[in-house]
Amino acid sequence: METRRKAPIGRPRGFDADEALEHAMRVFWEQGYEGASLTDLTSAMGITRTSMYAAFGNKEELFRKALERYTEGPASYGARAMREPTARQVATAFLNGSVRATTRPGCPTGCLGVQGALAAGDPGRPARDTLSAWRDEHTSRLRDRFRQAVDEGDLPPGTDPGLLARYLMTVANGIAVQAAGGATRDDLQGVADMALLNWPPPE
Amino acid sequence: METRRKAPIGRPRGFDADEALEHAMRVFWEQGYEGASLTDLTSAMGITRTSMYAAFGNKEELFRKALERYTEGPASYGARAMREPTARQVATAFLNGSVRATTRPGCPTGCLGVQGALAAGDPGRPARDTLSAWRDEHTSRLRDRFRQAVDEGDLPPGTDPGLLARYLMTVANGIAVQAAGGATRDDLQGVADMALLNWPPPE
DNA sequence: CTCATTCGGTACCGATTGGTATCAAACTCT
DNA sequence: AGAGTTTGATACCAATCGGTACCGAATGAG
Repeated sequence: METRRKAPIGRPRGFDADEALEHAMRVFWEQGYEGASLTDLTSAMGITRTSMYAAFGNKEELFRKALERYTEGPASYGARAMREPTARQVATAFLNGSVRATTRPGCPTGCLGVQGALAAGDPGRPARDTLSAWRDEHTSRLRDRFRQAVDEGDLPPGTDPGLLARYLMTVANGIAVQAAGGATRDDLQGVADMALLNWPPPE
Repeated sequence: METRRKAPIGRPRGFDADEALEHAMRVFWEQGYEGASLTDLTSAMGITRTSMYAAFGNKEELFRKALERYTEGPASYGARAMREPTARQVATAFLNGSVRATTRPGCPTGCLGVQGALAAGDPGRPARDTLSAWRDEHTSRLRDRFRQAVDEGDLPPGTDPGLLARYLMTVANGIAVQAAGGATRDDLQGVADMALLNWPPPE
């Protein structure tokens, strides 16, 4: 059972695709989809246009792959928060994570999932819709998690899981906007703390 | 003292500048600064490039003037909220206003002050900074209003007016992002209501 | 009327946009 | 070694970007 292919045929690529994608992600994060030109992207990635098209398809696919990497990297706090034992801890971890991720030193401020493409002209429409779906998906996961918490008695019966999820996502989105505008981590942590003061008590 | 100039010398302009600015505002609102091309703008304004440059300077100045118009039009709820008699009413009017303004039928969803330019490349940097300053200015006004409320005993002593202001602005920004993603007015009203549950009681 | 002044339509500018054709270099397979 | 396959550098594409020169059209001043 020797199915391993150590070297695919043809000339091997002369760059690390993961590393290149990381750089592309940061450019999109900082400048947005429309604000990031292919010249910006490829020069940050350290490769030529040709290599980028061969490896990633086109600008739109590169953006989607950068978003995936973002989800598993800087935004991984989302998935992590979902595994907290109680609804309150989920909510706290989610907001605290969003504060930290949007104000991480050495990274662009704000959230790629928000400022990557919030409003756009025709060419940026697909990217905008991709991000909108991305936010909705994470909202749904929060809602499912809170629904489970209601079922488990961790939240009072009659609690609306969808409302809690949307509330948290709204605050996180606001935090992202604030961070993009230069708000500090301490400022935003105060906001996150305040946003959780009204969290429903456990059953 | 007859200083009125009914007709300035030269050929009179053949369009209504206010009306043209209104259309430009909506294009920026919907597509963002970088996503709105001069062709998009001038064709929506119903004038030629030449007329636009003569009347408004350039794209950047047009954007600033569109933002002014936005402030006095769709975003006028902000100034109105500030004149409510109590801090709680100010906060309620502010969030309710933001919900209505970001989901107004017949207008683009979301907020020009957020999605107009949240992240941008080099050419959009000035617009982005303009919007950031715009948000900061409104946050400061809220803070001043709450400081006054503390002085008047309308808020408990020791309350941090800056935190309350930033909290409200954060929620409003989040509402704008949600609206841009297609959230309905009812959804967002629920979020706004929930965000005010933890509002400090009057002294 | 003539002159000065302003407006606005056409036609254009250089620069940049996202995307490709071409072809030599670098590799695996037989 | 020779054939087949993939990468990547150069050089290019049409389209669009924001912005402007030019000049006739339309007005008030004299």
